[in-house]
Amino acid sequence: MGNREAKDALFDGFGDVAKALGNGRRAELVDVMVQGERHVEELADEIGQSVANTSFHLRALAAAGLAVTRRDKNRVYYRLASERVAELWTALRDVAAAHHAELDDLAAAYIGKREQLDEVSRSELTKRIAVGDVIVVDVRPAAEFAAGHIAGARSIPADRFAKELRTLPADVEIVAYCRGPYCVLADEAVRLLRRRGRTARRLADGFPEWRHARLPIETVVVSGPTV
Amino acid sequence: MGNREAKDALFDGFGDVAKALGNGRRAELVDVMVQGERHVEELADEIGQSVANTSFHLRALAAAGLAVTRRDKNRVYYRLASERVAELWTALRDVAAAHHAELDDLAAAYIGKREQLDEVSRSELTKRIAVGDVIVVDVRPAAEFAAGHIAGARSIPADRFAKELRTLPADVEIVAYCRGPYCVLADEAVRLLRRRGRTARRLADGFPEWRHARLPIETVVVSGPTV
DNA sequence: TATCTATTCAAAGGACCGCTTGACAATGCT
DNA sequence: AGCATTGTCAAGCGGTCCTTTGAATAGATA
Repeated sequence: MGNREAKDALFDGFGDVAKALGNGRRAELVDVMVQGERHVEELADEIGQSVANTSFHLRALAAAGLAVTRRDKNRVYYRLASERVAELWTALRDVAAAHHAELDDLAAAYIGKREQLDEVSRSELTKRIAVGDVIVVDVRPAAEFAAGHIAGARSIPADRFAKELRTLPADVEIVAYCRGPYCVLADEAVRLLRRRGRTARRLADGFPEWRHARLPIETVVVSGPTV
Repeated sequence: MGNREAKDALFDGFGDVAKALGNGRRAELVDVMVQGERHVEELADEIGQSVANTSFHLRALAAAGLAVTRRDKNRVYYRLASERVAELWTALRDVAAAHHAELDDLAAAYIGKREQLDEVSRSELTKRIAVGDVIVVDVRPAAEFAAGHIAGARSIPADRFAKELRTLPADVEIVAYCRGPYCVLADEAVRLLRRRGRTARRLADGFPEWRHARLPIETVVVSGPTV
């Protein structure tokens, strides 16, 4: 014990876990799974890769202990192994944003320009919800809304947002949110609303941060006969 | 904006930062640098690699934004870019320990068997220091002790421990600590002390955890003419 | 300036990674 | 039982990573 070889092997073990996050596609998968479990085909669609390749990457995450699976009917659902994996992902994301020089440019290229004025902080939103003069809209896919959302939020998934936008009252400010600071769904919703003359802003971060701050959330429970 | 290509590039950026930690030797380097800055030759010795290879890995860490350099005379010192990098490393280490199946075996092979009874928690040690019936010994290299140590601790680096052990009073319990839960220096010191009939335990984790918990620390300040 | 020291760079090989394709396995449905 | 759906596996390729070796560079010292 205490020898070089054993120490190298141990730290190779730590390295293996980091390596599991060391690929853009796997990073995207983790970022989606932070929202809750999803099956392989959905995840493949989410990261724009073939099912085979997505399955390959998911197995890599599972082998490193970062993800676990569950089978239901003939679908396989993957989710993060624990809340701590989500925290690891957040820590990595934040360190990368703080210290990796190129990341600002890459983020700007993906997200577009964000004005400070267009954002609502968690604390401000909490107050506004208490007052009741705001409508909170969750623009993530329905499955993610069901797995957990800001208490009182209404679900309008991004892909149907343009159609259902008119069902929102016109005289109240709307706050849209999605997966987190690197998710563009809420930005697009806000842009769309403003083009229609509505007052709208985006929550500065997303649902995982809200949950992590232990602010009020709701979950949709499916009951009755399983179809 | 919001297109596939830009999103892939952004997440590749996150992946690059994870990849920087995704190698056993670089993981070891980070683990050492958590204790404070060190120059290349020291780090090479610490991880048992050639200077050239160590320099290569350090540049990789620097390129990812995880480490920064400082030149003094003709030595180059590397240190972590910020406290948050240390937190990222801790998060990775803990997730790996919690979820990666093989890691327990690898850790046991390196560290040897640790009994619960041989460990002192931070809170217990704080109380014992207040009472004053314990001697705290820092067995890390002198440079790391100088960069920061538990307030009131005495420095006896592991490589001179066997010799200087006799200078410790015989009738007081001794608590040894080092770099963290995966550092074996304190274990070896405790084993040595017990073989000589002393009462000794190890702190359950190490100096970084102590500092992170904002418990009292001291730093050695070098003053006077620089030699 | 010449010399020494500490670090970095460049090249090269062998190993590993990531994506695609096509086949295979497991389960559900009729 | 037979077919459809979903996910996994295997082979292969092009590219990247890790280590070694030896040379080049930057700064310190004489």
